[in-house]
This record gives sequence, C-alpha cells and structure tokens, in this order.
Amino acid sequence: MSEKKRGRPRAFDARQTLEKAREVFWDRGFAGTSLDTLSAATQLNRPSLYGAFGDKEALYLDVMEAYRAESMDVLADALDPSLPLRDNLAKVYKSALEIYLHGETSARGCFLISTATAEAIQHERVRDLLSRSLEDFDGAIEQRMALAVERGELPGGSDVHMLARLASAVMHSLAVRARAGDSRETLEALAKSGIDMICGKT
Amino acid sequence: MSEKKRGRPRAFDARQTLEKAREVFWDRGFAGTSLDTLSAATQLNRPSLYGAFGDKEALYLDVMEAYRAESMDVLADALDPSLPLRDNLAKVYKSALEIYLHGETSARGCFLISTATAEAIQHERVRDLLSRSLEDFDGAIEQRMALAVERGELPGGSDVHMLARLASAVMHSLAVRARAGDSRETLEALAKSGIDMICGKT
DNA sequence: CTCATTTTGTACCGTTTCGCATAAAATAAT
DNA sequence: ATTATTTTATGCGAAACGGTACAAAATGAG
Repeated sequence: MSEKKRGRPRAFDARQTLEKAREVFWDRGFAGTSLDTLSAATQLNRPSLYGAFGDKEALYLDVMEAYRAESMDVLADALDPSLPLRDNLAKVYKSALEIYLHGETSARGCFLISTATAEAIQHERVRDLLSRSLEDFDGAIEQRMALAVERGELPGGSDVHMLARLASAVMHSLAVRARAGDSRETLEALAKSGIDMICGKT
Repeated sequence: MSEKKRGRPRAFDARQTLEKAREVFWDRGFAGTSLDTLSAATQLNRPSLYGAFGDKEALYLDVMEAYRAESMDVLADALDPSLPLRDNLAKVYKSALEIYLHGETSARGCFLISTATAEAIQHERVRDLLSRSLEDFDGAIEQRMALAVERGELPGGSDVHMLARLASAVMHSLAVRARAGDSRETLEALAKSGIDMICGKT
C-alpha cells in the first residue's frame, strides 16, 4: 500500500472529490449537471476529472457506488442484532431521514431514488447499480428479520422475505416524500406507522 | 365552445402532442430531453412547440399535470366503492403496474417518481406539482378507507390517514422497483403482501 | 543533473443546446 | 380581393455542452 507514485502528486483527495460531486448530482440530477458545475464544485479542472474518474457517466457511477456502500454501512449499524427489531427499524428510518432531510434549498431525499431512477432507462449500468442497491438493502433487512423469527421477535412462519421488502417500501416512500418537500413530522409519522404495521402495534 | 378561431388552424392536436412529449420525458427525464428530441417525437418544429406550450419547463409541467389528472381518474376507477376495499387496493396496484411495466427498452415506472423527483430541487414548480400529486393520491385512498371504517370493512378506530399513506408507500416502492427492472412477478408479490398487511391476511 | 512519468492548467474543437427572428402559408373578417 | 390574424417552416445565433490537445509544473528514478 501507499507506494509512492512516480510523477507529479495529486493535489486533491479522490474521496473528497466524490463527495463534492455527489452534492451537485444530488441537487441537479445526472443530466442536469454539467462538467463545468462539477469542475467548480470539486475545484478540479475537467482534464483532472477525466484523468481520475473518466467521463461523466463513470464519475456518476463512482458516486453511486460510494453512496450504496455508505448506505449499507449505515444500515448495518442500524440493524445491530443486540437491539430489538423494532428499535432496529426505528434506527433505520431515523438515519435515513437524517440523510434525506439534509439539503440547502430543499430536502434532497435519497440520492439513488431521486437521481438514478431518471437515468435508469437510458443508462443500463445505472439501472443495474440501482437494482443491486435495492436488492442489497432488502437483503440486509431480511437477514435481520430471519434472526428475529428465530428469536421469537416475529411470529414463527412470518414471511421475512416480504416483510423486509415492505420495510424497504416505507423507506422508498420516505425518500420520495422528502424530495417532494414533506415535513419531518409527516415523515416521522409515516415511519412510525410503518414500524407498527410490520412489528405489530406494540 | 369551439368557435372558429381567426388565423391559420393548427395542424396538430395538443392532447396527442402532450402524449408524445410524455413518452420522451418518461424515458429520458426532463434535463435529459432536448427540444430537438421533443420536436422529432411530436412532429412539431420548435417554434410551434413554443407557441403552443411555452418553454421546455412549461411543456413539462403540462405533461406532469396531464399525468396527474389521468392517474387520479384511474385511481377513482379502482376505488369504486361498490367493491370491497381489498379488491380496490388490488385494482389500484394492478392498474399501476400496467402503467409502470410498459416501456420499449425497459419498464418505465411512474412518470412522476422517475423523472419529477430529479428536478424537484432546482425547479420549485415541479416540486410543488409533485407534492400535490402525492397528496391527492393519498387523499383519495384515505377517503375510501374512511368509508371502509364506516362499513366495518376496517376495524373501528383505524387510523385511515396513516393506512392510506402506507398503501401509497407500497405504490411508491412498486414505481421505484419497476424502474430498476424488477420483474412483474416480484412486483405483484409485493403488491399482494401490501394488501395483506393493510387489510389483514385474508 | 537529466530523464521519464504523472498531474495540472489553458485553451480549444466540434456539437448540441435553447430560444427567437423572419417570412411563407392558411384561414376568417371585411 | 384585401386585410388581419394565427400557425408553420427555415434558419440563425449566442451560449453551453462534453471531451481533448498541449505545454507547463512537479515529482521519483537513474
């Protein structure tokens, strides 16, 4: 690791650059973001962007992948098996809303649902990465729910496959509604109802 | 009505033009669609588009509004109060999937969720119309559910406000997943689980 | 020091973009 | 027929677009 490379050293951090690029894509979408805007936001001129990430689609895919990976980390955290399933779901929705409700002019919602869906038809690789992201999310929740059945937190014979996808469905709705401008209170109420519906009303 | 106008008559039908424009926006998103593409799809040259609808954003808003209105018609149909609530929801999801799963290269999902969310931050009027569309949808379902409580289809004291929003949440998820490429079978299974969850299992 | 290698910054290229100016065409009113 | 009015069609123009060529700058290797 970290063998010193030969030529002129980079004057930027790739990770930070991806974060800056994500901010812009998040607000304006993929097609709505120009390389000039990206260049300004990242403080990198276009040739440097190309050298480091390739063309605009490749950069966008990198940003998507980083978002997916971070989301899975946050999810894994929220699904801590030492907590009750109900608390797990509450943490999942709470951390999601923390992300969705952040934004400068208006709440930005989920990066993938708000921007990748728009490109999913024309850009197959975007669609595939979006699809994989949704699957991974469902899978992690399902895994935790399977454990909940073993422990008796959920009734034996529960369809954890579908329960997990319903839990994700509530998240998808939170994402869309946040982007549409719904208030935090409204969204928290939906999250709470979703938990009650999945785990039983106490 | 239909008083003959003075000048040269239009050689196109505004309604059909909006439908053609919608196809293009649906596949490519708002920012990803150029006026040339719209012009080709609608068989109208740009000045005619401008004369009839205004600029690209105004045209997109017209398309959005038409989609919203049609969706509400389809929804009203599905919510026919002479049917059981369970059948209503089944029709709602079935008719939604009919729309979401149509597409040339890939399933297009919901026009609003797939394309309007991307623009919602930068274009306030898009965000507002998106928000109103979601509210109207929720409201229509809630109204039907209130009736269901009166009739004893749902337990007395049911929180129809939240139940309706959970029913919508399943739809939002169907929309996102359809756009991501999920199969019809997968989506129908989610719809069925959603109905069971809301109306009770059987 | 010299050279190879990599990144940076400027400047540019060809294309596409949105929007409009202008004139021709088609109709109703007079 | 002439005029007023509206739509159509061609085509322009300035700006923005994605992408790259090229030279200067900054490092390690020899």
